[in-house]
Amino acid sequence: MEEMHRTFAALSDPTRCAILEMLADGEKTVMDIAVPFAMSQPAISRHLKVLEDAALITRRIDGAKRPCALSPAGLEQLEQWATKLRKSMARNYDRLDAVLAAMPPVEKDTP
Amino acid sequence: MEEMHRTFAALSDPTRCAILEMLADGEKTVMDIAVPFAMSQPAISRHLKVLEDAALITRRIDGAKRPCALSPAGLEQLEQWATKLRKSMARNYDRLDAVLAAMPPVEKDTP
DNA sequence: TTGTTATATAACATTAATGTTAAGTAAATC
DNA sequence: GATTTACTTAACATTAATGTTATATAACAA
Repeated sequence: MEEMHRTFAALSDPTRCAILEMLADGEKTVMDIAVPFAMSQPAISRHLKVLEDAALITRRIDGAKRPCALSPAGLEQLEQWATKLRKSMARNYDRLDAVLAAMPPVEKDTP
Repeated sequence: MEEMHRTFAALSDPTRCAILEMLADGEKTVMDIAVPFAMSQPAISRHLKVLEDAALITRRIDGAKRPCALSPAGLEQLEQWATKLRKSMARNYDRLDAVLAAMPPVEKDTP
């Protein structure tokens, strides 16, 4: 979990987040992806490269086309990282509850 | 899920990721956090502000100290976003499987 | 009250990210 | 085989992020 920030960096751009959400519908070519954005196609190509490097999408070759699809790798890593931290947090609350429960009733009950 | 990239931007820096992982152990003051990093205290203060704005940490006031702790809000949002995409992806595979299963056996079985 | 500790804010330099256009390659179509 | 389509790569300008030091504020300790 030491390189997590690379994955997050890939997701830190609104265009790239939107691309991933488009791909939730299934595979799309570079042009399919580019059209809805007010941005040149080379710009989209570079966003796709960033997403691919972060293992968030995969690209296959189909003639002159390069269809893109979501990749499980990056997404699972992301989910696990968030889950891990959220659970640590919960454990801390439990520990705090235990400490409070162990305190003398006077401290605990007086309003 | 339209502002997700703000959360990701907050996590796109290695120092900020490391800070969150430190906070998994529980609440820490600004100085507690700053010491292990080869970086000035003002730099850490600004990282903390970014994390707070993204609802990834909370800060309370304790005299001159400002203890920081993980906040569930951002982390849950993160987890849910990743889960949503991963599930869409799985649904797409299922749909593809259905299409393949509906194909004539000749296409499916011939090696 | 005076000094010290804990933190925030401001001003600034450096670096990296994002977009643009122009040019390059390789497959598809006429 | 010439043109068009699909995409990548390169060169460049602009903007934003990150760090630094200096300075401000507020609580604490002597």
